[in-house]
Amino acid sequence: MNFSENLKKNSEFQKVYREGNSYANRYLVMYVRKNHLDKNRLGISVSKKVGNSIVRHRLTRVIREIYRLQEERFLKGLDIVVIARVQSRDKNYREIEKALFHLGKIHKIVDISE
RNA sequence: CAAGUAUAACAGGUAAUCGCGGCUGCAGGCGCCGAAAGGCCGCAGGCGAGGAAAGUCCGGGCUUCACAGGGCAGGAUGCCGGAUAACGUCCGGUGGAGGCGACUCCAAGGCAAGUGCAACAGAAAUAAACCGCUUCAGAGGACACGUUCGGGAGACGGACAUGCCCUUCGGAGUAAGGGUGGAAAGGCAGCUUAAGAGACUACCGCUUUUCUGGUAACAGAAGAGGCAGAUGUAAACCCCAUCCGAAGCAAGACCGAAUCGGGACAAUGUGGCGGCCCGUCACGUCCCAGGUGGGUCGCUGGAACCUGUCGGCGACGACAGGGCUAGAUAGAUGAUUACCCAACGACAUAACCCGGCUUAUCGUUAUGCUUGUAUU
RNA sequence: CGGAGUGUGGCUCAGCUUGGUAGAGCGCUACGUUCGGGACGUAGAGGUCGCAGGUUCAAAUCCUGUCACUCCGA
Repeated sequence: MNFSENLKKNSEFQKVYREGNSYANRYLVMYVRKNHLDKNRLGISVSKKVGNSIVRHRLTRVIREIYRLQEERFLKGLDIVVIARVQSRDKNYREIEKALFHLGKIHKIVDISE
C-alpha cells in the first residue's frame, strides 16, 4: 500500500467516529474524516456479533485486499473506518467490493472517472 | 454383496500473478537516517496455524510470593494391578449391565458406624394385627334329634339338654392370603399345625470361617451361622483411604522519555513582581529516587517430531540415526485465473509451552473382526 | 487472559439451601358496575422451569456436559 497505513489506536478510531461523516448500506458502514496528511489511513472493525475469529479475519482481509488493489481510485488525506455488518458474513469478494465502492461514491471520495 | 463393529491415516492438490509476517544473505553504480552500534527501504533465498489451534474441564513445566515441622478447615479422587513428569488420562484384568455376535458402557469404597429424608396411596414405611384365618368365653338366631309339659294319641305350641351352622361383642394365637406402593419383614417347594410361621427340611440368596488358584480385585470348593444385623437413598450430611501452599507470561526480569519530587552546581544570566537595589518566584545544567507512555527479554530446541531395532500382551520404555519445524503485538495465510477430483469444499485461527479430556465436523481411505445372503 | 453470576407464564421476580403441590405483582380474556371509558369487584386462561444426559421410586431443585447473555479485574 503506497499511499496508506493502518489506523491502530482506539483513540484514533474514536476521533473518526466523533468528527467524521458516516454512510451505510446493507453490508458495511463507512466513516470518513479529513486528516490533513498526504496519505490515507484505513481502519477496519468487525464486531464479535458477526462471527467467530475465522469469519472476522476473513472479512478484514477481503476489505483490505479490495482497498489495496484499487488504492489509487481513492482521494488522499483521509481517515477511513469501515465497519462490517452482520449481513456481510457469508458474502464473497465481489459483493463486498460492490458495497465498498457504493459507499465511496456516496462519500464522493472515489474517482468516478472509470 | 449388504449391514455392523473396532483401530488408524488424511483434512483439497498443482501452476501463474499481486499481496502479508519473521529469519538468513547482499558486492545496493560509497541508496536514506544516525557520532557509532544499528535502523529504514530495496533485492534474493527459504520458512509460515489445527485435528480439534475451540471449550478452559483436569494434570505438569516455568515465574513471582509464602514456607521449621505437624494439624484443622476446604477441595478432588474412589474395584484391582500397571504406565507416566503428573493426571479426573491411558493400558491390562475383576465384577456388573446391554447386544445373536464382533463389541460397547459403568462416579463400581462404606446405609451389617451415627444422623437425616421417603410426598401421595396404603391397615401398616422401618415399623405393624385393618380385613382375613384359627381358637376360647358370653349373647342372639335357624335347623336336627331326644326328654318333658298342655285335655295330649296325632298335628301344633312351650321349656330344657346336646350337636352343627350363622350373626355379634371381647380375649388369645397367627405374617399363609388381600388392594396400595419404588420398596411390605429372605425366594420357592414341602413337612408340621387349631390356623400358621426358617419352627424344621431340600435348592437358591445373604454373612462369615478354612482350604485351593491368583501380586491383587476376585473365582472355586468345603463347613458354620443366623435370616429381628438385614427397605431405599452417600450425584443427603457423613465415615474410611489417597492426593493437594497461592496466583498466573497481562507471571516476571531489565532499559528507561516527558511531567512531578529531592539535592547540588552555575553564577548574579533571562523573565515576572518592582521606579531602582535587596528580596522572592519561575526558567538552565548535572545527580538521585520513583518506574508512567514506550522499548528489550521471557518467546520457542522440546518430558518435542520422523525412521529403525530391541524389551513388554499392552499403555509405554531403552538405544541408534536424521533434520530444525510460525513467533505476531490491534495482531501475519488472502484475492484473481486455469486445470484435476462427484463436489462450491465441513468444523474451525497459535498468543508462554507440553500431556490429556470434552465438544464441533463435509467427506475420503486402509486394516482386523462379527452377522446375514448368494456362488464355488 | 483471568474471575463471578443469571436463564422459571407476555414483562419483572420468588421457589432451588433441606428433592414430592410451580407461585406473586403487573399485563391478557370474560362477566358485573357506568350513559361510555378508567378505577373497582368476581371468575378464568396462559409455563417443554435455556438444551441434552445421568443419580433417584420421584428432578425447576442434586451431578455432568453444552448454548446464550450479563457483570467485574488488568
